[in-house]
Amino acid sequence: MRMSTITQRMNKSDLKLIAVLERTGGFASAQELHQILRREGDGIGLTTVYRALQSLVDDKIVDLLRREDGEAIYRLCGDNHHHHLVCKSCGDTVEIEGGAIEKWAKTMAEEFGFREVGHTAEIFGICSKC
Amino acid sequence: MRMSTITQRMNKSDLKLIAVLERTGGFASAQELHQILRREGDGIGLTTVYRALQSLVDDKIVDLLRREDGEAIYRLCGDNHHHHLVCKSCGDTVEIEGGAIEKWAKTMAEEFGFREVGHTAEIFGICSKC
DNA sequence: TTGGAAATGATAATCATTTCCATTTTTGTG
DNA sequence: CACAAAAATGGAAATGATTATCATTTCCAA
Ligand SMILES: [Zn+2]
Ligand SMILES: [Zn+2]
Ligand SMILES: [Zn+2]
Ligand SMILES: [Zn+2]
Repeated sequence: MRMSTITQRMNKSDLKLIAVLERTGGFASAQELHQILRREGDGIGLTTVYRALQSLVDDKIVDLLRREDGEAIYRLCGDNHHHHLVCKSCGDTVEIEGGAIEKWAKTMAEEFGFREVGHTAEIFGICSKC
Repeated sequence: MRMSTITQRMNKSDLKLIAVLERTGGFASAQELHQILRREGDGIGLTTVYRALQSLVDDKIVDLLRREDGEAIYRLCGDNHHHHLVCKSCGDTVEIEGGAIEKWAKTMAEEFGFREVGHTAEIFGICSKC
């Protein structure tokens, strides 16, 4: 029996990162992931975290997106993704479904011949408490 | 006759940046815009370029997007609200309608009691040429 | 004219990400 | 096991965009 191409490429650090991403769910930056691992007693280096994330992105095992400030954030591919409704005043955040968005993104991408498509969508306003 | 609120806020640097963006068309980074102005003999400082772009973004006169590597890029806003379909590889951008998004944002905001609502939505992928 | 507010820009500080490179770990082979 | 080659690792320094400081200059209304 042979291991898959992907599994062959996986090393210890890759697996650690996947584990953290599974555990935390959602998005996290390289710096955050590094801190989490450190807090848990793992002495992994920041360089290695960046390297592992890069290779996981190359292998399409994790998605890479950008925060509003440009910082890279990562999440496991196939995580059920959601969108956010954020209060501009108090910062409260509600996770919401984006059914309509998913369809819209797909349709638009097809219409213009794009592939390997991803999307971002956030709603912001003032919540009822503020 | 009164000037508009926006025009009142405009200063010399803002106008310079708008002019360059009009002339060049499409997206450009702060650094690139600064270089262009310098090349044309304008001694404007990088700090001022960043400041002007920031205020233009605040006033919704320019759009701010991100290159694949996270660098901020700017472009003059069309007058009507729209969204973007961006190629991760070559940076080509298509302006698209967001009918479904507009409705979705409105619905969600109502459902959770948010007011003064805005939203962002971008689609990214690989274009047919790449 | 003049005093204060706004604008400017050089410089230094920040901060994420990359590059370098020396050291450690793993792996394959006899 | 022994041992060399290859792969992985991580600290330190380099990079590069963006932001914060702050002294100086320009505006402008009174
Ligand atoms: Zn709130
Ligand atoms: Zn979605
Ligand atoms: Zn393209
Ligand atoms: Zn919209």
